[in-house]
Amino acid sequence: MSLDHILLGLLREPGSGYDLKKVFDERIGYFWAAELSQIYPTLERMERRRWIRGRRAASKRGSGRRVYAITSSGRRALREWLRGEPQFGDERFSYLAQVYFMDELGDLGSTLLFFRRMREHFASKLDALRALDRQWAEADPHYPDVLLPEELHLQLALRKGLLSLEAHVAWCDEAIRRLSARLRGAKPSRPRARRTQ
Amino acid sequence: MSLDHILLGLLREPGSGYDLKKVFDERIGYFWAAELSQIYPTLERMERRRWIRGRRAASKRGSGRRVYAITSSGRRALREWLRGEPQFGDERFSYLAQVYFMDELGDLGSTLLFFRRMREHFASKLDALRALDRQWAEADPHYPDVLLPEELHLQLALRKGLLSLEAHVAWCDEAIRRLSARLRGAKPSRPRARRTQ
DNA sequence: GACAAATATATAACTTGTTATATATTCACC
DNA sequence: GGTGAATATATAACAAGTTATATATTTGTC
Repeated sequence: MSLDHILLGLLREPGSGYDLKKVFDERIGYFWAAELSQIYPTLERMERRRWIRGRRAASKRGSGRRVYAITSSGRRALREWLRGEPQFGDERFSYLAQVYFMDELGDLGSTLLFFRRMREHFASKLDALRALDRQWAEADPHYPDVLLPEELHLQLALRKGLLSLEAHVAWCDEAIRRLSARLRGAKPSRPRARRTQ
Repeated sequence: MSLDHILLGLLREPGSGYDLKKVFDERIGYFWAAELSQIYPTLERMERRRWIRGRRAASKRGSGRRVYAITSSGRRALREWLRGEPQFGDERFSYLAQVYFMDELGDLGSTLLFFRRMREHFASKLDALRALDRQWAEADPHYPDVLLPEELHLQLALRKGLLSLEAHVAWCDEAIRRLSARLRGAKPSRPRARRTQ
């Protein structure tokens, strides 16, 4: 449902399906993914709705390269979406379901290993965002105090990634601490304890 | 891909499709959603794979109520999934895409309103998790210091929700502060001139 | 000019998930 | 015994997303 609108947003600067796929991977990949096989039919559908217009670009690149641009009707649709309610998809977290059921293994060592893997994953995504933040800081001496509206909105999105991933890493660290303590036997055995295995 | 395994986890206690839908809404809804129209065919598929076995329960409830339970083969599949890699779906955040493109509106007031709406949403989800936390604390005098493995894993999952939602609320608060300051005319025309709030 | 690699577009088959709807039974209540 | 709400299962039509594959062009390089 939102892919259409993301493509609209990106097509404020004209581009082909192939171009859009590259932008996705470079700039949108932090919070959205899309395959070419999904992008092409979506562009066709959007052209039928007159949200975008494509023309055969007789360029040197590609054979039947079609370059799309947003129409005024598409701009209207984009703005409606932006002014509408925040879209909270019911988020699905498989790794959290795994943690939830992991008592099945009856072995806290497995859980500890699992959290260590997760920590690595989240920390490396966090590093990527911090690098991005540094890049912007180097490119703009005023960053992040004074920002043009378009830079401000990019930065607000970036802050979400930073804060959210920091929380994820903190979650893993906390869990690793608790699980390690238990496994070291530092934690007392208590009333309703199950035998150690 | 993970729905199968979540159903396996839940079916450690037997239940019908209808029962499972209720458990989803009550206990899993914090990180996963599933419709009945998805659950029923999935259960059939899992039975064909011999991961679960269903028998017609000639109970007073429902007409052709089928109650499923996990098989030993299903338990094996569940454990493989739990011991496997953490499953990070490429997370899609529509609301973040909206923020990303919102400079299009050329109006920071709209962005401020948008963040206020988001804050309300995240804060109310956070409240729900905090209430859950309190419930557990009231039910168990040792909580959260001493936990049986199954309670521990539930609590680790809960902690993720708490930390993550706190970060989301903090993100909104930070953005609201910055946007309000700009709109109040604390014009950031000079470098490094951010005022208190 | 031959060839490999990169560029570019496209489609088929499949999986997953949503919305809407149909149908029948059981239970609580009057 | 009638009525409505809750229980229970099921399916069709659709929407969204993934994997695998086909194909043609352009570019670099030997």
